[in-house]
Amino acid sequence: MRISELSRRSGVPNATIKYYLREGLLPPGRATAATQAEYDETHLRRLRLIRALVGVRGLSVASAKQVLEAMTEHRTDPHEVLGIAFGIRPSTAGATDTAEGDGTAGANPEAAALVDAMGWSVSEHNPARQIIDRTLRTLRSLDVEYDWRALLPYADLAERTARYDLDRIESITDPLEKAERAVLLTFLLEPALMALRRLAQENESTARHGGGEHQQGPVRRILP
Amino acid sequence: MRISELSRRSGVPNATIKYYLREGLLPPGRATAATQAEYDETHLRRLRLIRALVGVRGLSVASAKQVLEAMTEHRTDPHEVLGIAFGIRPSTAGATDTAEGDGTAGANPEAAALVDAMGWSVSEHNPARQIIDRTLRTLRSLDVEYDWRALLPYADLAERTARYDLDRIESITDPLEKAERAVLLTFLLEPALMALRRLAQENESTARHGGGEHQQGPVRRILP
DNA sequence: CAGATTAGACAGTGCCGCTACCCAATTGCC
DNA sequence: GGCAATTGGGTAGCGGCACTGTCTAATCTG
Repeated sequence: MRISELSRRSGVPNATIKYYLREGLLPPGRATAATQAEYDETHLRRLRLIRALVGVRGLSVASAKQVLEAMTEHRTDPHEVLGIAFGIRPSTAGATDTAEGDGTAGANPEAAALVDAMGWSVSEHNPARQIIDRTLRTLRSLDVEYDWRALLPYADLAERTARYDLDRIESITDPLEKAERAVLLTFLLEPALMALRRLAQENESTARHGGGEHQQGPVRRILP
Repeated sequence: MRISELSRRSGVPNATIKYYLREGLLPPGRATAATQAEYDETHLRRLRLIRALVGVRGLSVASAKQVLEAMTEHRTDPHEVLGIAFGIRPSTAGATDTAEGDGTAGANPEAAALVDAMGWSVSEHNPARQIIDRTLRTLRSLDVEYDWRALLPYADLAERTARYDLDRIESITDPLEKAERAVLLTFLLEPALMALRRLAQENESTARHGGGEHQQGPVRRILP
């Protein structure tokens, strides 16, 4: 199909598709002539994925590009995909961010302590470490007593979360599809998981300091 | 103190403080004359909070304003604070967002089913419901079979997370401080929790399809 | 061969989070 | 009391980002 049909089928404006092509988010079509290129279903799929990451999840175009690159390059081992390419935050990069050089590894003692305590096997370079250390530092700068030990319960829950995540994709055999699913479940689920947390917070809060109108207690689920 | 000292002590440029004042993020100081106002420690604290929400967490200025308003107005019942003021996403609001009118309530059947199944008591108006429904719809549009039932395990984990969250603030007596702590732990912790999930994913993935270099298994923690 | 379509490039737009500048009022200091 | 420095308040501008509109030359379609 040509670009117009791609646009029509995806609902993404022509000009925007060209923009994604320029930015390298969408791989170029097979050029049939100087002013003609042919796109296929994979492009359509990729385009929908881009829109989900950028529009729904709110990733910046640059971040989405990293994710997609990781996804297609490391399609062989999807766990590379999961752990890769993040410092990623919503567009506006923080000012104090570029600081502390590329000595990215090693310089996150609290994350390291946490990973160690959990017995996790995780790359030194996983940028999630930075996020953890920075968050803890920020909290303390606001007079909240908080260190990596306070995160241990959350880490335990994260571990179980990760198990569900992995369960969901292990049945997929096609490696590319597997990588894509991993990306989708990791990123698109994030807002939903945070939303669940907020719902649970409201519920728990109501339960504790009686917002007390109506009691409830029907279908409780128990997990293995 | 006057604005310059506030600037010096917080590290936030003078002009930016004025900007926050204009946007209503920071309450005005006590005016002592036409061109003079007096700020105190609460302003400094608020300013640091703003920077954390906007700079570290990545909230838009408008979103941060909502959060801060909810925090100061509903300071009496912090569970109002927790459940309030969100559709909040990182700046760029999605195009398809404003759709489906203000019939915000009721129109999120999957979130409702989930809340019901969990036996939660949560306001119909909690915007987290929308996020959940939208996420599920997006996933399905990408050919991922996923409905609210798939979220049940996550909901259970969210419930436990919420319990830890509430444990952390219930000891605080001063209501304003309590509300502030709730905001901090809800919002600032979000990136860290997602980071933990990514670390756990990498670990779990390594464990399953042996990234197999070095085995480990030291200090495992067990939760109550 | 006429009319429509396309790839590719580039300038322009709107929004956002600042930031720089200006002005008149006020202050601290002598 | 005089004067430089500071302040509050307002307005305009800036840089980055995610598009969007337009132009051109080549190509396809009928």
